[in-house]
Amino acid sequence: MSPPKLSRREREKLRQRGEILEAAFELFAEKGYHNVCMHEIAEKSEFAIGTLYKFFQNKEDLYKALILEKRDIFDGALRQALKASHDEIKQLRNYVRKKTELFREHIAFIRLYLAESRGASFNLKSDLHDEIRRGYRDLLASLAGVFASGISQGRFNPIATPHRLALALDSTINAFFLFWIEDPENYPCPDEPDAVLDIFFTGLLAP
Amino acid sequence: MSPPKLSRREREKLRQRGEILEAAFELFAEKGYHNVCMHEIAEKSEFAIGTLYKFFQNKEDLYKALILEKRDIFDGALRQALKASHDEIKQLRNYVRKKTELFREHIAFIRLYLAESRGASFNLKSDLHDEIRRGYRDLLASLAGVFASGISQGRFNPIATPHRLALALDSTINAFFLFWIEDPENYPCPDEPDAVLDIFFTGLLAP
DNA sequence: TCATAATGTGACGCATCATTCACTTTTGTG
DNA sequence: CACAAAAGTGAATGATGCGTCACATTATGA
Repeated sequence: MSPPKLSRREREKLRQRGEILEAAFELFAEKGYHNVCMHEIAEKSEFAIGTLYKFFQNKEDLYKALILEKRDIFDGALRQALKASHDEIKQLRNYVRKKTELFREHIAFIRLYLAESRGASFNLKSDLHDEIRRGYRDLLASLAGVFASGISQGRFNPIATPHRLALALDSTINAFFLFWIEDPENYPCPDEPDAVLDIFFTGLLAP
Repeated sequence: MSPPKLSRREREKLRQRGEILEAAFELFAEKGYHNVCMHEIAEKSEFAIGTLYKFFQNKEDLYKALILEKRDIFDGALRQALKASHDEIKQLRNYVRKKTELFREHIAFIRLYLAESRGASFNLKSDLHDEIRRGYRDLLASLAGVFASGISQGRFNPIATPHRLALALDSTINAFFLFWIEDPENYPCPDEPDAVLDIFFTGLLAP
């Protein structure tokens, strides 16, 4: 998109910013927003507290940047997965497969992100929660598009609105993975996309 | 269960305790654990701060009592719904209907409860999160029992393990209602149990 | 080499808030 | 009524932690 016309100094600052975010991420992921203080982030990132405030207006700002920047990457990957085919069933498989991959490789972030996006999040008074919800709705709308297309083409039975189908699928995936994350022994990871998708493809009562 | 052999005084104390919990609940539901101070709870419940500590060891204890006692009531209602029939399909309908009713009538608590049970909750260091998860697993196991029974009787197709079916259904209900709570205009409340259940009964690809 | 700017520092000020406890008020009883 | 026990009170305490700013260090370039 934007040409990386950055001076050495600017690149250096960006790198430092990333290091702060990474250190902060590890702490937040382990203990949650309210149980991490700026002193700890300073310590872990090996900067002074004052320096943190050269990069971020305040603690909340730092946290927001952290969540939203990672969210954007994940979001992009999932949208990409949907675009990688024109066959609705393959689109769904790609989506589930990519989501599986992201969950497996970024457990800590997923936990933090879901804590922020599900239910009411009272961590911050800011608009982070709204921003996350907006993004999630957009993504769901893309997923709903797949169902809408499949239904209008007659490939899918119209058992619910596309939006509800998208919501049902996505929340089911999330639930499966949250259980897996919390207790992998008893709740194995559904590696194959069809482990989730079959629930929606084949009906409980279908003959 | 236990005979209510309580003196006038004891009943009075129990009532007061309930009033404190109710005042605290309204505050927590609006602002979250970390954004409510004991001073506010005292003010709203019209007791002195010191008095709160006659009823609860500390703030965390108060919060735990609040969440768990309400949770128990809801849990009981849902278990009851499952027991009200021996026909698996009716059991599922009863479950979904009762859950709809609870969501509709206790939006504020549901938000608080889901914030506590989903993803990682870092509000408290205590074992509240574990306790909630344990309870949720038990409830899911009961729901899974319905699917297990339906499958072994040949009434349901074995499209996934009973536990996964239970998880898929329950998380889908939760997701539908969370969207409804956040934006009732665009995401109407699925009043009819079959609005959710049809997704699982009828397959997308069934002939 | 030296002056100036840019960058980095962390002790401290200030606010918040959970919890305590010495005291006051109310209640129950002889 | 008198008086002891129980209930209720809220100012004071101490701990925590965000964010500031006067100063120190490093980079730049003349």
